[in-house]
Amino acid sequence: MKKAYNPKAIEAKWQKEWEKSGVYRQYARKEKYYVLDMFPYPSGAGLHVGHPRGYIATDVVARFKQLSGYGVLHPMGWDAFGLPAEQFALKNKIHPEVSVKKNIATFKKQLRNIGFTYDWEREINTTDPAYYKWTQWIFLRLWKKGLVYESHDPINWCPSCKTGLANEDLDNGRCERCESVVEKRPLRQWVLRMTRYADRLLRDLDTQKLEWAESIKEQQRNWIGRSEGAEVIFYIADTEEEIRVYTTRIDTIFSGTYVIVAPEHPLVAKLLNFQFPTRLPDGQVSNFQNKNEVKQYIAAAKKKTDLERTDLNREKTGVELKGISVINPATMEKIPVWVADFVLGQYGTGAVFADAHDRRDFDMAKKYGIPLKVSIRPAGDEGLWDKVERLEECFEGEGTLVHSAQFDGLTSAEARPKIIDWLAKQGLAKKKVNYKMRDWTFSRQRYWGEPIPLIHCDPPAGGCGVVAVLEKDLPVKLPQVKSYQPTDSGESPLADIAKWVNVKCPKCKGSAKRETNTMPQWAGSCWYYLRFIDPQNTKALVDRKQEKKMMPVDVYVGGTEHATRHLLYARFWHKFLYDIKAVSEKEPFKRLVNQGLIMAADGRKMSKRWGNVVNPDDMIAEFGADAFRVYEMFMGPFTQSIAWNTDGVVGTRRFLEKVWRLQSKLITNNEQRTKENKSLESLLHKTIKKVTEDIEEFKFNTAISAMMILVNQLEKEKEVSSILYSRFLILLSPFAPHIAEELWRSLGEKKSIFLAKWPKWNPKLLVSETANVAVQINGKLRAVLVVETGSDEETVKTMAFANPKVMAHIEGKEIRKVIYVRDKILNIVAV
RNA sequence: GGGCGAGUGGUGGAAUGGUAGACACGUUGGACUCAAAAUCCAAUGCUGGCAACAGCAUGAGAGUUCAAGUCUCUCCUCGCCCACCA
Repeated sequence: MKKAYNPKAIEAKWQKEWEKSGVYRQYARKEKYYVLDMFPYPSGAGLHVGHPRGYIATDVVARFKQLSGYGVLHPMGWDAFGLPAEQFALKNKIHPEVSVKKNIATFKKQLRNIGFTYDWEREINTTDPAYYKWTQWIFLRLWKKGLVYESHDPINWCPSCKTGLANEDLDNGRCERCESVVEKRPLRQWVLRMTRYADRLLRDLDTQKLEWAESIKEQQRNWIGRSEGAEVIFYIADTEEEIRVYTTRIDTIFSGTYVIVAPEHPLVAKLLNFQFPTRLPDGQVSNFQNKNEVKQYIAAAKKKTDLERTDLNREKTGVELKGISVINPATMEKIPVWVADFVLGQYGTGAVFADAHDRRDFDMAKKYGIPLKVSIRPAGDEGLWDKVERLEECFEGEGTLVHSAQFDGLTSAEARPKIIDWLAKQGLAKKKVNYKMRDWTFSRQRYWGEPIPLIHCDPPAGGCGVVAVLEKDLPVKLPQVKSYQPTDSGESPLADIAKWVNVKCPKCKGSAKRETNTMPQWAGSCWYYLRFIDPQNTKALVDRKQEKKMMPVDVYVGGTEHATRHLLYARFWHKFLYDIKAVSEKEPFKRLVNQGLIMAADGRKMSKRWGNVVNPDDMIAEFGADAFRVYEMFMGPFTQSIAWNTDGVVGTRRFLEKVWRLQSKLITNNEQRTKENKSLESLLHKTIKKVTEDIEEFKFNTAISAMMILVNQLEKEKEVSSILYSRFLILLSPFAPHIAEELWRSLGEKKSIFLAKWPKWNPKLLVSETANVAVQINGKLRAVLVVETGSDEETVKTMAFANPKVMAHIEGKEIRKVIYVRDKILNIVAV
């Protein structure tokens, strides 16, 4: 009898051996396969059992692809810049650099225990100057192409994190990290012109045939938020001033009875500042009557947070600009102008025209007694039209135009292009595409990030302005500081370090100052997948030849939480790199798979706070890494959220024990014997097919259940041929690599199982000799017949009618119809 | 309000329109053992019945079909994402 299964001993042994021999580094192979995890932020808490789910899946795929003959790139690294690392460091009074190093060591040790194929020679760390040199390099290229600009517009400011945030960092008006309500704060900041790529980011989701979950693509589409409409000019009566309005419903223009502008709209400020050129014959400068009221309203709106302003349940408020009117370009009527804070300054033109066909406009008009008109008649439903016409109900849908001059009778869709054309000819409107997506607010007023490689040369006498750091001077390293506490002033803590801040201007050599803002957390992860291909390169961010060979990433695995940030930012940068010919593909990630979250046994998220965290180290100590891996893949569909259940690991450990015990049934290599047992041979081939196809589709749970079925059968056999057993071990090896390698070697194999060839199934052997045909009478199962595979209808019918159970159910009935599906079912319709 | 998913035993979950509940956990009974653990064998959707068997069953209701967890429609519930975007 062989010795008992002892995962502890064999797992450590093989992990060492694999790493020493570099068995996974088969990069010379002709066909490549790049399988990538979303690299983690190394938190101080270490891994819980939820984290490795995705890593185990990519490891299964990586091993499977290597066995299938590919040269597999499967790297790992650390995304260690950003607020979480800094806050952890602040709280624990350790410099981020030190704590990050320590956390990485913990993570790495934990990951190693699970037995991954990661090529640690390619490990990267976004906080390493040798890495962020290239993050800064890309920034400079963006700068040179005019895709970086300085802005002083109010931005989202988190009072607790003390930094500006991008739109993508907000969750319902709150800071995504600390849940503080975000304020608007005017702050100097650097912004990336991501909107210039909006259209390509949208289109390439489809044109580049990305194999991503439809839900993620849809989230990106919604985020980009493209809409087609028109920009329409409303002249301010008796002046040459105009208000531009964006609309997707120009078919309703004839019912536009007022215009609403956002409190931030520059024109309002202009009107308030007496810069209102009129041409009134009596020489009056302005007829704006209620300036104070308007000023108060705007001041109040500014105080509100976005959370308050966008509260849907809030009643609409607004103030009329009394004495000001604009001209509806379609009707040429004078209509009033209102300011209301539900109109957003940043979207479209910051102004809209209002009518009875929009719920918000309708409600506001009713509240303030503003006149309304209708111009769209809903199809059918006379009762509805009655109410709409009497302004009792708001109709927001499309319909037929009425009270719209020459456009009467057209449908909304027909009317839109015609109205735009008509107005365009008079210079009053043009087609316009709008996006919800904003440019990317790229500066953070914090310490722990990549320094932005710009220099301000503006001495009182006048200087060069903002100047880029020379490429040869990269990286701009983060200086060592004593205090990296964020400030309330909107200044980065870096601003206090005179030694670092004061530099010579690269252009005029005069004294200048460094930019002290740092890049956001997401910068480093925008291109890391490229660096893995060529991590030591000092001449370029990646060697073009190698990039061409390895890209795109064939399969990318990670959580859905990155749908509109990392995945959008990375695609944006990648497209830019494509434009400057630094990479050869338009899209970086060909296939994207999102793992479901692993929840705690109590159904909540695993968190220290709830005390429900399960540590993988404990699971491995108790059950072994292989049982742990197999359980994580077996517990449920990969993309679905699921609660952890330690009892389940018992089951996969038992399965591996069974596999181990099969050794006692082994008979020496005897192909003949294997072939004699036809049903077993057939089962093996079915298993090969199932496991192969399921791994490709990330259906690991059913792949494992297929292997369990095979093992349960093998257990029943008196003897098991070692040929069959060794093939099974290859199937098992991606999931449970250590035990598979151990058993493989004990068969006398000299080379690693991971240098073996993945078995192929023979379609001829999939067919068993007999088939079970279910006999239904009126759709109800009454008997199951065992027939020779491929039997014809007559044979099966004869057998069925001879069956006593069948006879009992059709006795005295008329047979109306018989349906036969070969080797599957015979349905008798009898009345 | 909009979009995307999902509702199947005690539990996690299987099921190209063709035997619903594979595989696993748990539970119950048995074998082995002085005993326990481990292991093995058997049973395990619900209802009735000693049993053979019958009936009912995939969130609810209708429809298509010889046949529906699967397709169509209506509704309910839950989850996730977005949301005053004009």
